[in-house]
Amino acid sequence: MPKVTLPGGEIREVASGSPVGELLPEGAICARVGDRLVDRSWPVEEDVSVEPVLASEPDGLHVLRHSTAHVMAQAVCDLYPGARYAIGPPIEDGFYYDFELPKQLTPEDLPAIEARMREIAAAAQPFVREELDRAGALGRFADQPYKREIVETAEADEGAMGERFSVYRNDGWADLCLGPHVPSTDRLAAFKLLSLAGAYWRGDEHRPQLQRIYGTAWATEEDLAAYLHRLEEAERRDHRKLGRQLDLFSFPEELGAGLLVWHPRGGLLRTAIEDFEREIHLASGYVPVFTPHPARSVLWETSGHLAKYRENMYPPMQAEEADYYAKPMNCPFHVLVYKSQTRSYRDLPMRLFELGTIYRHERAGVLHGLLRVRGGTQDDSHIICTEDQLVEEVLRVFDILQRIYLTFGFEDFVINLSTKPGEAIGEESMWRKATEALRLALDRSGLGYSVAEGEGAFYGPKVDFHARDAIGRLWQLGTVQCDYALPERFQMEYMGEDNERHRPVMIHRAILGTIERFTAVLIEHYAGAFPLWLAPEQVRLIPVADRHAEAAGGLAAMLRARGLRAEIDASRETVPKKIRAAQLMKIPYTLVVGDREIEAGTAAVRAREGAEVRGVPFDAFAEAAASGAARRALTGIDLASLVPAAP
RNA sequence: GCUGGCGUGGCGCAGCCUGGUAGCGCAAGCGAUUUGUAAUCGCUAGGUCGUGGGUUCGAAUCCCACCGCCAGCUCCA
Repeated sequence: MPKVTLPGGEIREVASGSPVGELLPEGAICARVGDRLVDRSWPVEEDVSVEPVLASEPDGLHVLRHSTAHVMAQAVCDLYPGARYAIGPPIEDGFYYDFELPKQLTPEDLPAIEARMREIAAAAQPFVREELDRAGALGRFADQPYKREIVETAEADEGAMGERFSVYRNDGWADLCLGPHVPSTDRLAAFKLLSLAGAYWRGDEHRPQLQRIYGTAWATEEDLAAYLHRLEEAERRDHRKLGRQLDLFSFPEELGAGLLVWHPRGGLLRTAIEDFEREIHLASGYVPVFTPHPARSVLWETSGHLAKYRENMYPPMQAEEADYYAKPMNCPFHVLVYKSQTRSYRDLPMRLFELGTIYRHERAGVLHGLLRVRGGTQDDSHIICTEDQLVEEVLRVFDILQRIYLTFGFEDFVINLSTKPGEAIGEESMWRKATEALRLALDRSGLGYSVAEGEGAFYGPKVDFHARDAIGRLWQLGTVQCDYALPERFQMEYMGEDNERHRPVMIHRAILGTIERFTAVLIEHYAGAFPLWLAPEQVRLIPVADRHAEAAGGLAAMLRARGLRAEIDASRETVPKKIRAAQLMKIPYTLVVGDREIEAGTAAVRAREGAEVRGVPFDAFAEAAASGAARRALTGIDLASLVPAAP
């Protein structure tokens, strides 16, 4: 009789072949045996340790969503005879299933599918696992070409299944699936279908495009409601919407897709970002360079861009019989700066910095507000150093990068080391050395990271930084790439201490990525309510009546003299209306100026978040605001502390 | 690039299905009000209905192409 070890350490003997579910609490939707998830019906045949898996824990949610995906596919097959179903995995926060259907679905079709799903759930159909051999599986899915293809292409050694294929059946509907699943459809709890999309079979754009239905599923209605609220919150933060509301930028159709103009308020925000970047780079040993936007084709031939990156480059323009390409990257230009004279080992490391504007002909479907544009400006740098200096330089990049992110209010990162991709230039030994240098620097920095195989740039491996925003989303920002290839291609050299010529190594790095993309991330992170130092308009002055306009203008001038961005709202509207306008523009501080304030030399200050504080001495406010902005503080002014205690 | 949806004054929307030459709110300008912490009242002006072609006596409305946007796929900062 097999012995089963339960979580408390209790050991139970059970009859061989009895279902593991008998040992689990009713609420467990499946079981964890060792490091494997199994159905409640899984037969115990040897000594094992078993833990229950609840719908509320990550593994359990995964199973729940997988089962919900099955039921959705079952519902679709019920409603659309002739449907062919492909794959339907759980994903973060939900699931999807891909179909080939006799009709094109529209969002109006989703409620009917959802209603059918609820009927199936209410019917409490048990999920029954069967195992078939290859021939049996092909027979079972005779009219399902996608399932047959999965069976036909499955390698004999795939998973632990060998030549066995598991099928889960509930009622008459069956799907090829490794499992596990919930024991019965009545375990499906809170779910909702969300959207439709096209998706290529097996992710290959040369294969048929299927109809994908996305849905979400949770252990409880409360969790589902919380998730839907999160979606709404994300929509509220949408930088495209806020960009219009706050009058930061626009994408005029006349410019072409992915090209934008920055409005004055966006320009002020961008200037605040760029001023900080210049300041911290110059203070950290970087030197500024400036380079043009187009260059002759020979440059791109040498760099390898025409061979490896052409599809992302704008077509060339002709002048004087030569082809000029708009630059998709800044690196070749920085190489030319380096090569403008013979370099000594004493010149290294050389850290060239540029807010460099690049043009990439991104495929039309990927453009997305500021997050993916065709013309953008990178905070780009190329560090040219000796091989010996490489690790130290990468560590210095990690340091400046963290200081910059913290200043902008990002504290939590996910880091990836991306290795050699399929399309690559340079020799294997270069790739190995470059990858090892990055790995060594990461290990020494103490930053946690994971490895993304094959995700590197065509000229070198890279470390990517993803920042977590205020509502937990991750955004890719910085990238640090280690490159032996371009120095080779451009025949870069330096004279060593030994009086011999040597080849330097190059680090490519951007910290914010592009200013456009980073601005989008900032907008979404702060929901448009920027900290004082970034706010396009930091202080708005509201005269109570016309007779106060002159005094308010004087105060605005005093604030500007301290470097603050202050505007006066002299419109002949009521105070509440002007307050509302200032709040909608998410201006950090609004000062109402009337008789009392002019008389006492104070201000009635309303912070963007929080109530008004009257009787703040104007000079104290100006001092605190100027200081907060200059320090690039992320927290607001403690207004109450500025008010003198009543005598 | 692919699949589907969408495009109406600066912004947000109605009208389109069931063709008969456009309407609402906000914003703007003007007037009255001189206002004390999220919308005072009234008046006025503003639209070749994304662009081009087609069907029709007649097109915002139906059809086609292109441009742009949106959701995904593929790609990626």
